[in-house]
Amino acid sequence: MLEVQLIRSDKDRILERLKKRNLSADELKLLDEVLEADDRRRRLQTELDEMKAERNTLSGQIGELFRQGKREEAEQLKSRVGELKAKLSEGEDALRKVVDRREHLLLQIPNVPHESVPAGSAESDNELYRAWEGRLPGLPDGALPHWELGEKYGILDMELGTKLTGSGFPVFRGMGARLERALISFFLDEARKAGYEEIIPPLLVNEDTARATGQLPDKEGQMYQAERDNLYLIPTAEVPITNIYRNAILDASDFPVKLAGYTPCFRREAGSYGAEVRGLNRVHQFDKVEIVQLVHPDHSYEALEGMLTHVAGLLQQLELPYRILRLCGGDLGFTAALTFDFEVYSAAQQRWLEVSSVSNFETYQSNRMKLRFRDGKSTRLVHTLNGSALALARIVAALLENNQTPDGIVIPKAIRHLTGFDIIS
RNA sequence: GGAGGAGUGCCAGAGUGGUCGAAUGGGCCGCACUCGAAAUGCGGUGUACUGGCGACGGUACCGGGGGUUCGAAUCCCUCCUCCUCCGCCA
Repeated sequence: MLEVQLIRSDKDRILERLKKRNLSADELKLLDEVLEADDRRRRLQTELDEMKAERNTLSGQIGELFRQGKREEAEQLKSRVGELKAKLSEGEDALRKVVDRREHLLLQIPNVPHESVPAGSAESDNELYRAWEGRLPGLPDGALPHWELGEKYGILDMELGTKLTGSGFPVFRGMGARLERALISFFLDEARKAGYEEIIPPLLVNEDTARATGQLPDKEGQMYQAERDNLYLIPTAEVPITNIYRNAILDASDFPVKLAGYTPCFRREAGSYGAEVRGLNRVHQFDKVEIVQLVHPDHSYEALEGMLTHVAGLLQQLELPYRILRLCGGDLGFTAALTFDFEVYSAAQQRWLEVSSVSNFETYQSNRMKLRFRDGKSTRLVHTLNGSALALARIVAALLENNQTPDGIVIPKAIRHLTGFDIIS
């Protein structure tokens, strides 16, 4: 959620930046509507506060009069307070309405893109931030896509998942399951080495939690809901992990807070069918290690750089060809100010697969979350960041495809100590 | 799931209708004493919204929400959480 003070003080710049998101004229008008609602809110607030102050004074006097036994005078004052109360409850209704309206409007405004975000409306407008310098792996004729490799080696069974649950729920077996587990361990080990505290959070979250990181109301349709208990299955560990610090005031000395967590992620994503989403390309459940940082606003872009370096290091160790994109305004998530996507080349499909998204949310999440830090005598909102490090499903897809040989699938050296085998055959 | 008890500031803990944003103790910060430290003494120590250039004010918050009352931390309703006992259980 944008900070209203910023809209008030810096509207033109915000407007300019929001245009990169290709917002409609109506959407851009939201800024003015928010300011209008906020002005009204403040006026009402002041009026109400004054009435309440008067009521409080009168009530004090009434008490005093009763103590002195001056009943009649007290009764007179009571009737005055009675009038006041009628006006007060009217005003309170009005205030509630305008507060709700302000909130409602604010929730519809996406984060302000960072100055470096390119304008654009689609994926094709994303900026190639770091291209892959090396040669892309070519595969011999007869190379298989990962879903066929999975079947061939008995390590990944999509149909079984369909039987057990529905389409898009992969089942890993044998060496496939062990590979999955090894990758999770590898990513967690690397995160720890990079100074992240490991977290195992709940996989179900309540409404407040889902709202604070922006899944509600923006992406309600993306989450599976346990309706009976009003809980949501997490679409990413970002949700519970960032919310650890919801409604908190950090000390400046706490910075940077670095957290990492492995969780399965659940996404409804009413997807299409076809080659684009076959196998592990897009699934309803996948494993992911997420890294989260809470930092001082002055250092959030350094932190973002650091996260990019971390993710790049993982991909290098796995010997996967990757490139980094800077998302354009149109592709940028609702809550992010700047996002870099990592894509890995999947040789048999001959396409790039998104395996990580690293974002700085600046104060957008912390404002919703009331996550602040002590800055001298006052408090300020923290900057929050997160990134996948990494999302497993597509990494496995790329590993299977890129590393296939006539003898089997070769495991990257960096994780052999964790898999316990060098090749899947 | 059943029965009972409890939720107050950074922590412990008092407060059962008015003068309570809240005693007291601890912690923390500042000052004094000291060569320095400990001990001691004195002072300070919440958040949000809001008015004001500022000095300084106002309002709200004692688990969440609602109600009674001129007035609620205190009474009522409801939800949540925790504790104890019973049941069930990996």
